[in-house]
Amino acid sequence: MTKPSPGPSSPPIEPRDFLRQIVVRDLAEGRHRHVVTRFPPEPNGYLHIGHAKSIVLNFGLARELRQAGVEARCHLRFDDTNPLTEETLYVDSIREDVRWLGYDWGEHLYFASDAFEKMYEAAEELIRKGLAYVDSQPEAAIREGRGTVKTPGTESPHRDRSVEENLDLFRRMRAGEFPDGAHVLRARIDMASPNMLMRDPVLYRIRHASHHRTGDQWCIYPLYDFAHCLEDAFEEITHSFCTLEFENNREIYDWVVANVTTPATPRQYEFARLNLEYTIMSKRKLRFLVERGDVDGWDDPRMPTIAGLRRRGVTPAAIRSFCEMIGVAKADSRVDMGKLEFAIRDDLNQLAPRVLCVTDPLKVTITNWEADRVDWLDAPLFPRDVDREGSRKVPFTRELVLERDDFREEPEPGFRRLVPGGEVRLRYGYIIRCDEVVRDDNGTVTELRCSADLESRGGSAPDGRKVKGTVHWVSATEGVPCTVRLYDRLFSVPDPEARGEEEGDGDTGPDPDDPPFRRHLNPHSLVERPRALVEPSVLEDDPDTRYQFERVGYVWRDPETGRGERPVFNRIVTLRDSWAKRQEGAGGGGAPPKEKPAPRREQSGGPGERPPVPPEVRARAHALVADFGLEEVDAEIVARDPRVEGFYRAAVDAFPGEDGAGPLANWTIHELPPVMDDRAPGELPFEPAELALLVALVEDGTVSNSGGREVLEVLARKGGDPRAIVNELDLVQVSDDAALLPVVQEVVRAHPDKARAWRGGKHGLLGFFMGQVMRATGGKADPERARALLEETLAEGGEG
RNA sequence: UGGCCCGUCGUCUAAUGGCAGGACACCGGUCUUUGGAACCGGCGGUGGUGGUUCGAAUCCACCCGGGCCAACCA
Repeated sequence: MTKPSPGPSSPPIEPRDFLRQIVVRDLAEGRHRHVVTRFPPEPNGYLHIGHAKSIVLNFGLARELRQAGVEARCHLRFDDTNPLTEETLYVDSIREDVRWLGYDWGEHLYFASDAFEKMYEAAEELIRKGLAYVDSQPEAAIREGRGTVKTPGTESPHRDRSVEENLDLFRRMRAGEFPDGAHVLRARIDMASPNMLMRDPVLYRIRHASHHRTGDQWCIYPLYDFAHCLEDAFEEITHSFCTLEFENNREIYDWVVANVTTPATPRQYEFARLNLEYTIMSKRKLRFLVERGDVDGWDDPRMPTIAGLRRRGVTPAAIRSFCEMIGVAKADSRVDMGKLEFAIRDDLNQLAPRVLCVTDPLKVTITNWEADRVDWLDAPLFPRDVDREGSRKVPFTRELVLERDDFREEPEPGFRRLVPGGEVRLRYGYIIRCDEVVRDDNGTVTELRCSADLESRGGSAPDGRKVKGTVHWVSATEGVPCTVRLYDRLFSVPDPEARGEEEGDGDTGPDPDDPPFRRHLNPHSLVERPRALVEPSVLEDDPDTRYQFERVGYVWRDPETGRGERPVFNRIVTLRDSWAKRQEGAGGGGAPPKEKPAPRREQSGGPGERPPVPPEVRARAHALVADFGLEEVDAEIVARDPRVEGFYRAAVDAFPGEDGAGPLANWTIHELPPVMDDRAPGELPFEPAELALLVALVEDGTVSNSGGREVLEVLARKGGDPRAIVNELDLVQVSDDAALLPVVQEVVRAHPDKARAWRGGKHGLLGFFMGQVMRATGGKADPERARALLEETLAEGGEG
């Protein structure tokens, strides 16, 4: 299959999120010719669906790029720098999960621990550069010295040890001469940094512990902020994607990469981690549920782990499609469980054969059917709208079972299943009528005695009468006994980790063995139906087959306990059920109610109290107000930086016209910053006089505002004479109606449907027309005139 | 009296100074031997106040709301 070759300007992949946009831009600008991403789990627990988001992003992006002909790959790297928490067990499960999700790292499997020697060398390099030192304070002193978020830290007494002493100490740390905690290696950065992570972060600690891969080879281990960026750099990762909570770590990431000799300088970008309603996404808390026994292991089908989802029967395709559906962005969010369910159903609908299973049986005797007669009915495996072939035989006998819930003695309005004296169709079978209800001593219904319309074999009545309801059924004598496990959400509230009023941060309470989120565990998350009956045809199938039990949901046989003599089915997901929803709305208590979104608070708006402005800024601002009549807010912005203020004052002095103070203030505040690129005004390739001249050209109408902005961009890039740039770029504004009108008329004529819509009240379209006019005139049209003419022309069109 | 980040339909997410669009959910309809699926239609949003601009979800200022940061965890 060859795909149409994209034009020279079209991106290789759809830039459908901000990370893909960054990659596309880097490729387009030649910053990278190939792309390398990575998925870097710590092997201290099982992967969950939040990790799946990251996997689909990193591996999926690399795959997309390759398919577009761009060299790209994604590494699987185990971030195993903490020997105390990590185990080989977890690395195996992680490899399995990533493979199962459909991704392949080829030869690019890495372990941070394989790079320990290189990291050690990097540490010595920092020491030699005077950028790292051995600190011998106890842990508590180091913590205290770091200060708080509001107060600066204090420098360690060991901060100024000589390079030789540091090297010696560090080498002896490695050699095992010291006990745990005796020394650490720290970066020498800035104890007063507003970013806590830059206050001389610890790079290495002593841990006399056996590592799952390196054994006892090392007794010092690097910490995340030192190790992770180096791993990325050693592997020559180009784009390092991580979650939002690492935003503050980016500064130290860049610092390490900048100060250590590395083969590459990867960049870190952060995106929002996945939160899902009615579950938790923290490895630590999930482990707690496992250890506590609230669930049946990491792969309990209620767990949001990949292993749990897999055991439940969810397909990798469904998870991938879900991840693509939710996108990638920087806003914290919590995804509706309905979205995952949709992805699962959407996938299973196409591949799951339909069969019949009664989970909560109610005995039905067909009184006009002979006791030993078996009618093998033909039943298709897929509905008409699924494009797949196949059928099987289902046995119809005198004794059947129906779902207890499909019978009502006192039906609510709208109920269209079986009622006393009423008819219902047995799917692919016969139409039956309920003649008699049999009860036990407690009054519980134990049996229905029904008569079948023998002419309705297959389900349609020969007289053409309408039977509203169709229910599933199984032969009581030929059906196969089995268990069906009905799974529901693990927690009964959308955000189990949310802070409660009296309970701190949601995971520490008065009793550490019983954290608050446990209170929200849904007691009905697993309902077992041990007396279910399924049609015999399933015994013939591959045990991996995923079915739809009609009207019950999608299921498959539990891979751990359900593949033996007696089948055990896990319900993967229910069917969409508009009837249940209606009942719920009508007041029938069912699923836990959704939390109402909190009403948005009325906000006070207005300029309000301004934050304290440093007195010297205030003084300069006042002077600007006095000298030029600026608005106070504007004056304060200009006065914030004395260099900007100086630039501004000089420009006002140089302004060729009457009064440039106001316009120049606007340009200084609104147009200058975007083109400054972190440069100070003095570092710009143009002088205040050039800005003044430019603004004068805008003020006298020679160029439009947007034309002026274009000129400013050139000025900021390479300087020059504004007037010459205007001529060079051919930006002289066209204000002459006689010249503009034909263009305007042509644009309106070219879009009659849009013109009609505009007259119909869709006035947002004026922006569209303006854009067209601007394009047609190369951006030279006087926008004010163009707009006026456009409005006239559009309005006239309505009369003619 | 800290720093960084983020606010778009109920939810998730596009629009990168020019038509506020998609998906899920929801509501209607068509069809139906699954109260399923599919198809058609509908509802519904730029946190607030000012400012810049011909034009602001987008740029600027302030306010409001949310998240992250003080492990020798990652």
